[in-house]
Amino acid sequence: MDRRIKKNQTAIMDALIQLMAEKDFEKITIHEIAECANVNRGTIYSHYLDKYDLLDKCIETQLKQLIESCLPVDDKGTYSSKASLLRTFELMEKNALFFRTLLTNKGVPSFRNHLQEMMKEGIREQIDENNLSLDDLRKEILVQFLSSATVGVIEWWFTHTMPCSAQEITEQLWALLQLNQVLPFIKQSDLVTQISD
Amino acid sequence: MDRRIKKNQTAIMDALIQLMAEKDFEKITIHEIAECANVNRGTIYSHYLDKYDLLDKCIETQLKQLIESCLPVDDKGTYSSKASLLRTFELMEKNALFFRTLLTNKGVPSFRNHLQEMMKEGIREQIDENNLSLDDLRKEILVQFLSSATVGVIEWWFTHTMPCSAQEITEQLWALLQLNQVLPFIKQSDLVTQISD
DNA sequence: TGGAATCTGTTGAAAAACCAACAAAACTGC
DNA sequence: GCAGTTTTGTTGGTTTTTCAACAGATTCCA
Repeated sequence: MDRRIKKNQTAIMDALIQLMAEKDFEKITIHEIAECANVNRGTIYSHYLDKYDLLDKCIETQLKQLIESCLPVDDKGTYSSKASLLRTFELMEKNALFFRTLLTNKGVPSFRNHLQEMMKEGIREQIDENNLSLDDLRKEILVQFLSSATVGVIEWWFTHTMPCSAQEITEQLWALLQLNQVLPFIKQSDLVTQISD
Repeated sequence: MDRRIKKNQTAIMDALIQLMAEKDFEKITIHEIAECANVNRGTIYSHYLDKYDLLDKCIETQLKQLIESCLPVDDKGTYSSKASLLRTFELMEKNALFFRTLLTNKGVPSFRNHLQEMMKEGIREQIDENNLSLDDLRKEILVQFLSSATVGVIEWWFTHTMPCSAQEITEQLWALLQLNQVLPFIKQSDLVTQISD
């Protein structure tokens, strides 16, 4: 892509994120964004229809980055999903301003859905890789269960201004996810004895 | 000036300064500067003839900024030269990377002369404001004396990685400069008695 | 020494960004 | 409710930047 476009788009998006951290989205004007990004006002209109379109594209871009940094394989060329979960948290930590703003700002409720949808996709892949079979209904319930739980933990992490490191939260969450992907395959009768150990 | 020009010029100059802090000026290529500034190589040639021209313009720009931030009057509209000296040191502190690089990098000997020339100008103004009369020869000797001393102190400040704050160095240097602008007007005979006090 | 690779400086055409100006809409404060 | 200000979204003409390609110079290293 043309260098100018990339530079200006990131400048504009960064400006929006910065301003959203300072004030309510509705109070932000295109003029402000342009000044903050050090870009002509017209340039914004050449890329986005309006404020709302910009916000959409901004969310999309951030989540796409998140996914990309999530999926890449580790050194050996093997997918290591725990590592990818850690990378996810690390990227969120790095762009904390953006994620916290969108997760807490009541003006952007759609963001939570975007995020959960992305998590669902990842979890589905996880299940397919780890397990052999699971009927569709059970699988979707599990996906819903785990994605809700995961997004909830992420929300908690941000709203409590990240009370623990990305490393720690990954360990904890990973353990919970693993547990819940193994448990459904153990017979209920066995489960009782296992837990009572 | 066109927004694009300003943005690219500062990006290019900042890139040069950053690279000079990392490696020798001669080892730096235009290609590197362009990549570091995130700018097309041709853009550099549209503003500067070559590396050396860029370095010149870079020095010039920095010193111009220095002068501008030096000269402005204080709140009341009166020139306060001690305050302007302090502002000078503060700006140098802020752009420490640049000044230290150019003062210590043996590849840029002209920078010291640039700096001293600038100081001379300031000192001449100081003398004209403070004192009534002084024949040309004596005045130029005094200017040379004080500017050399000042640049020497600045050099010392940077090469010793700023062992004291801008505030402190200003106080010390100011006291010395004042002393040397007053002394020449005291008769030698009086001087002895004054010092012996 | 000779060949490969890199760096330099320049070109022209295409794309993008700039700016100033505009009318219409929305918001302000009296 | 209404005048004054600000914001919005669009336009056209101009300037700058980008990109790709070029030949010549320089550096590297085998």
